[in-house]
Amino acid sequence: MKLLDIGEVAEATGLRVSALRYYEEKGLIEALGRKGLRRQYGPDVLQQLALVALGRQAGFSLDEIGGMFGAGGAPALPRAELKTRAAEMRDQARQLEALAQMLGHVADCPEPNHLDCPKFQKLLKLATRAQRRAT
Amino acid sequence: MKLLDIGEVAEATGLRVSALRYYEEKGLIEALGRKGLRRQYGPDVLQQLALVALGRQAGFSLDEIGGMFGAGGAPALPRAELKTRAAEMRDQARQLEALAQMLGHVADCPEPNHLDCPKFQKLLKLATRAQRRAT
DNA sequence: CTACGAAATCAAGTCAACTTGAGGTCAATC
DNA sequence: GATTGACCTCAAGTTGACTTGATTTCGTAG
Repeated sequence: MKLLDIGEVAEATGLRVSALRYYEEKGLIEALGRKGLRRQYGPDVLQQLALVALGRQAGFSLDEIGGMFGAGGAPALPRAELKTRAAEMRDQARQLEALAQMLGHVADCPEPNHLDCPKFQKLLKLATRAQRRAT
Repeated sequence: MKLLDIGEVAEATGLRVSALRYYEEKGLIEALGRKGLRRQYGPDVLQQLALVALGRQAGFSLDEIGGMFGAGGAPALPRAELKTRAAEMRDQARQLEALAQMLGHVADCPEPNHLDCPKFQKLLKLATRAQRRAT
């Protein structure tokens, strides 16, 4: 199994080495060991980091991501909690989709103030309804 | 037209008054005027703030939101840029959906380390593919 | 074996998005 | 007309997620 230097991991993921050390400090990833002082990472770390990136994109804090799937790989939250989270995320995805629609409309609509456009109003109302559901 | 004190706006939106003043400083909202020293907001501000909340939930910074639809109501970005943003947001929504699925799976899957589960692997691969498309 | 570059640690700095605190102002109520 | 409570400003503090800089330690190529 090929081990990776922190620099190689950085190269592969696009993250800075400082960020990787920070993630390790936070318990999101783990080095298999050291060669001298140097951290040696297993190849799995790349998947782990892909997961972290995904979580970040989805708007979660590092702590939250750690809770969902820690460095060990075992979820640190009870199943019920995970399900709730998953449902919330689906809602958030729908809201995002709605916002995308609104933005697309703003791009096309000639109305100077979008709040004056009935179509935009309708989209906003829909989206905020979803929002209440999510809260 | 009924005007609102900052406290009433806070009450209606769930935001703290300090946050509202901060938003105003950032140009996301605007008071119609003052009564003495007190800001007086028009009812439209509630919609404006709903929009901001939506944007925040979608992971945008306040500056970005201001760029999409500023306090005046006019988008501060060129149309093409807005379209690009909208497309990115749709991608992000899809990723979020994917992450939700993964999380849901983690909740059900007995595998202690989810990276060892083939189904999870597959979902992860799909999601990171989407991610590359988005970058 | 020496030199170089990549890594290491640790403290301190940065940025966004607010919050908190101190000290002052004003409108409405009693 | 005095008090109260909501509001004001301005400076400074906080949190999360990193980055930067100074200084030190290795592993490998020449």
